[in-house]
Amino acid sequence: MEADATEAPPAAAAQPPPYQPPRLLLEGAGGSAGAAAKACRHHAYSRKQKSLGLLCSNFVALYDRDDVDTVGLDDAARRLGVERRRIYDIVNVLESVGILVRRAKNRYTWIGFEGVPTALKELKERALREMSGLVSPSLEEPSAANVSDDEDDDDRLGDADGDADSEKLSQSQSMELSQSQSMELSQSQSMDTPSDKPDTPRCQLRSDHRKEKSLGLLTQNFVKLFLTMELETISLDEAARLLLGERHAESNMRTKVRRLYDIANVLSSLNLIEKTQQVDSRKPAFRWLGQAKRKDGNNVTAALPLARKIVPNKRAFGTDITNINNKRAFGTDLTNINNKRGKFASETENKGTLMQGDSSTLKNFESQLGQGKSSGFVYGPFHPAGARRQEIDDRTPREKERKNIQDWESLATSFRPQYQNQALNDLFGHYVEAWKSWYLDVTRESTS
DNA sequence: GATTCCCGCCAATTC
DNA sequence: GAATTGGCGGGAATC
Repeated sequence: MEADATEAPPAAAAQPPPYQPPRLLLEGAGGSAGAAAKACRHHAYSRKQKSLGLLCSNFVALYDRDDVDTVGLDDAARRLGVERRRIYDIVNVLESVGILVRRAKNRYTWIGFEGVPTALKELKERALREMSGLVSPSLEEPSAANVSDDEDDDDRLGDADGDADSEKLSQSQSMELSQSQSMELSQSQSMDTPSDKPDTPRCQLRSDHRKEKSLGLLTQNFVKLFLTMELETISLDEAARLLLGERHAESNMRTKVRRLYDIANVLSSLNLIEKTQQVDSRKPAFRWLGQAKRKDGNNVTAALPLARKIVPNKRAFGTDITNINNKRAFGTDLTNINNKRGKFASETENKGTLMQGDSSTLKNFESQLGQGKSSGFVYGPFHPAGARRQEIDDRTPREKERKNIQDWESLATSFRPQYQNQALNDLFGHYVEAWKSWYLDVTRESTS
């Protein structure tokens, strides 16, 4: 059932499930928030009351109920008292982590938090395949825009309410969307570069270009950084740099960071990440939590720098400009980073630690992604696509295993993608190495 | 002064 | 042609 569109809060109608206006979060601006928001504009205006994160919490509070299947954008905007534009920001992010699926113009299917693990798992697997070059982006399916192909199924939507199969359908559609979107990371590592597929029609190119910059895709790529690189924390500057590639204008960078702020606020209100501070500088960063859930009560995450240690000699990426030799650095062009205030280099040194080799962290990831339990087989951290098939044949003779390893190596060599982004190129090398050792471990285990 | 991020313009896309 | 979608960056609130 579609969440009722009646004017929200105050004892509106006695019918549908009593919507508790943003219990929580809007002090003072509750009720018909639209008017309130305007009224507040000059007066006791607090941007915290209008933050995307808060809005997202309210959005979730509003729709995360058993009896909600579809979400109308207008309805959401009205009930939350914000402009439609803001709702787009929210749903784009929610959709890319599997909480929503777009069904038609103005209409989304609410999947809820149970959609998140699947979405993350898909994202991770997808990302690993992309990194390996084993999947050719060009083979990738249509485009996000095609979700609306379903639109003539609107009627079916009605039937689908409460129907488990269609629920699954939406989820799988969501996954397809995620996949096609995320493919574009490798397709155009520099997300500001329009695709240059020669045969692509012009309008398609424009469309691709637009999609490459979409908030949804950016969200997925941001999440992929955590999922595939085992980053524990990352600052938004660093993320932007990794996602943009090294050739970027300062203005692109600023824009990207602005978007990342938007995304981070939403993800943080979903508890997927939390804001924290890098230990030695006060620079804010985000830590991956990976357990999406509704945030209760206050949405302010204490930026507690947990007992995280930044272990020297662990691989750090990207940001270290002056001390790059000592680490396996991503983003080798960092020497050119030209922060307008010239402070960047020192402030970001040693940040964004890769928790490489930390098996407990890896296991965490796997269990969070639901990979550890289901088959009884615990994937290694860099589970290559197609490896599952090999696992099934796991009772192979040692020689065959050795051959397989060589195959992987040669495959990796021959398929090494030509990333424009040096950072990703380096990252790829990291994966290849990790695969080798992972595969060795797996084959060793299976024969012992 | 630097960082964060809301806001709304306006172009692209879809209907 | 209208409506929807969403990229983008100005600039104000906050740190």
